[in-house]
Amino acid sequence: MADDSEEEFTMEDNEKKKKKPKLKVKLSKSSAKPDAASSSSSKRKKSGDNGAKPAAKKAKTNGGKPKKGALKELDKTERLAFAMQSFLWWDADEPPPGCQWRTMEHAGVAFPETYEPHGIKMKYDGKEVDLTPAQEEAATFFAAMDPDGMHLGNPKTAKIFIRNFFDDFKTVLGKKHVIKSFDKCDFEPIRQHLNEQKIIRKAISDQEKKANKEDRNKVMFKFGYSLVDGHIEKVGNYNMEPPGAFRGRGEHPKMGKLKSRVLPEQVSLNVSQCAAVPICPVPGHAWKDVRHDPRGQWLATWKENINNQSKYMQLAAQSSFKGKSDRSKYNKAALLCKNIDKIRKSYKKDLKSKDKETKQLATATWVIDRLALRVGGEKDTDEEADTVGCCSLRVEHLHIDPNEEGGDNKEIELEFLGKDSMLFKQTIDFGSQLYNENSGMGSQVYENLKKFCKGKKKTEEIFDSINPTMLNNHLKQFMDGLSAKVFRTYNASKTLQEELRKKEKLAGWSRLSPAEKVIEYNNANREVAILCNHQRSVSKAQETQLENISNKIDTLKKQKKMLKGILKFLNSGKDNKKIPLKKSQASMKEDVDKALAKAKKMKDKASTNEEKIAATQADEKAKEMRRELADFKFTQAHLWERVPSKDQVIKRIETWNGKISKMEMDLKHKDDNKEVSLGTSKINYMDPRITVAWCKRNEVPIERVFSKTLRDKFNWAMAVPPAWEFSAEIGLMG
DNA sequence: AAGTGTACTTAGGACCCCCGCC
DNA sequence: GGCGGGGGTCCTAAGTACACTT
Repeated sequence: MADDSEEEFTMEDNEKKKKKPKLKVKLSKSSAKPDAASSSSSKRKKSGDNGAKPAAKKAKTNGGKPKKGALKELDKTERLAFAMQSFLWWDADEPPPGCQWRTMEHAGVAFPETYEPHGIKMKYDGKEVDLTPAQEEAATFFAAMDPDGMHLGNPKTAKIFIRNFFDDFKTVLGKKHVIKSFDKCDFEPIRQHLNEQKIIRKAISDQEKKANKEDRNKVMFKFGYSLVDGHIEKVGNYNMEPPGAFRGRGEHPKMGKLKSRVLPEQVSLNVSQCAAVPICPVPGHAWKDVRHDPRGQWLATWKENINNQSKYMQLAAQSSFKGKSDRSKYNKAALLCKNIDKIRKSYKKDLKSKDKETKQLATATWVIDRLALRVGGEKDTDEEADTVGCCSLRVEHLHIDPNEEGGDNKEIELEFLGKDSMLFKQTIDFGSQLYNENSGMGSQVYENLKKFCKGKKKTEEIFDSINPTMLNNHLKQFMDGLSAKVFRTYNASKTLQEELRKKEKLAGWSRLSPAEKVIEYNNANREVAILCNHQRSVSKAQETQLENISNKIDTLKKQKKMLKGILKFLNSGKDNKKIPLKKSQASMKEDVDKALAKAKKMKDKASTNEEKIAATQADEKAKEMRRELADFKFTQAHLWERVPSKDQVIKRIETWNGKISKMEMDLKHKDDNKEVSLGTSKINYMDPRITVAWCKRNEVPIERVFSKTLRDKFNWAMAVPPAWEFSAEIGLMG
């Protein structure tokens, strides 16, 4: 398998060689990486296929005949991608100590278009109001908010949002404006206009779609690439954030405030001294300043007006800067393998310390190590949402003996909002084997936590004698560069590796198909996600989808019951006329087909906005009809058009059993996963080399577990041998 | 030792597009 | 061949870390 694709890749490669000999050299270098080729080559094959069609078409329009089997021309993006792939930073020279680069060149930041007024008037007290473009823009920001979304859909946050928005809106309106009270504002006309625009955008032709993409590509080619030490690198966020209503998460005290448009005058650039200063893309404007700081990886920086915080334009995740940082992060975490024993030994001893500070440091370290909490820096709740981590936990976040079991119960429920206001709610049984085996000291931690809470008000901090800086300084005694966050990386990676190893030892493992192995990989990934409390909220669409599945299961069960009844009936030899038969769906189907055809015709003909909207609406209606038809079909799927034989019924009951169990599995799977987000740990916490090695050992193509983006981000990890381990030795490599 | 600012990593939600299924 | 769901990407908010100041 690996050989096949390798050969194909090489052939393709040779063809290119004719045109670009340079490319060949560098590419073959990358494919010389042991085994990485098996994955990356098939990936290239795939993306090559994808690119085939448009490129072939292009050849046609150019007048050249597309030869059968001829290799397609690479487009600009692909050529650049090859150029970037050919640079293997891990084999290249390091920049001088303390520097991240020698030379850096880029085009600066792309700015959003200036505001184009739509002229739709909002109403105040039932009457239309005239607004200046700036005022209209602000009103439109509010109108763009989903009334049922996470900001306005929740009464508590809606109140904050509206107050903040209206304060800022009033400032934009000026003192003498008629608009005085939010309650009399009606943004509905603008909201409707925006919805219409959305519909129109949905109805665009393929040609327009292509043109839009080309426009976006133009910006990307200009701003999306940077030249660092002579190598092309991708820029991450080259589009300046557009103005809007600030969408802070949770109960952010500033949500709804107007986030203002950033002008070039607020933007500092970082380029090398010798590089050309990027031309400011906004006519009549100029950059704030141009710096030459090789110690930083940022390309541009500016301040946002909500919290006066710095924002940066940086290279993309697949760049050498990010790759280097990432690798050293994982190496540091691996180095913790070597030091973890002495650290644990030390904090276990200190848990019993008489000194309060020592005791708190030890307890906090235990919590960070075992419960994978973040360190929890101090926050100003007037400026930011009230969220906490380990050091900022308050007495009110612990519920001792939550189930009131009394006795020697050592359960504590931790309930608090963490980063992004995600709820952490777990009952920890500090007396359990899990936290006490191998002298885990769970019981001691329980006593300590209780003691730290004693005599304090609910709103007081549990760890009142320490802070993140002290904790991190304490950790540095054990290992250079160690800080609290390393524990999350370490424990995530360690957990993944152990879970995967456990599964590989299971009887019959090697006989599993790649698909089955991937399921097990995802199960291991899920363990990590749960450890790190990576959640996602369940959308309404998902909720209804789950309901639909469960309703379908109910229907199937009823149908099965009916089938059994039919069988009984057939066995009894009674009057067959009583057996229910399938009702005709012909007329219904005809209606649906007609409606669909009509909608399509409308869509093809539509030239004005009104026609486009009407077409989209007709299309949606037709689809709704089709769904109804499908539902109706489903309710009758178990029946026949004429009286069935016993065998037919028996067979169908079997089929239905299969359907029911498959759907129940599906539902369970979806339900188990609906609140867990696997991506975050994959992107940020689990050492990719564990995954790459696992894939190689188990003959699972890497693209089954890493998307293209992830493979690019982790290009530095692709060459590890199958037996690679996340261990202390790796950490020693620096 | 606390406060402040800078620079980076980590995070979930919105939106988009593609692929498997009918 | 068309569609819907789900994965992938984009967006930018929200953390951590640490140097430096007071």
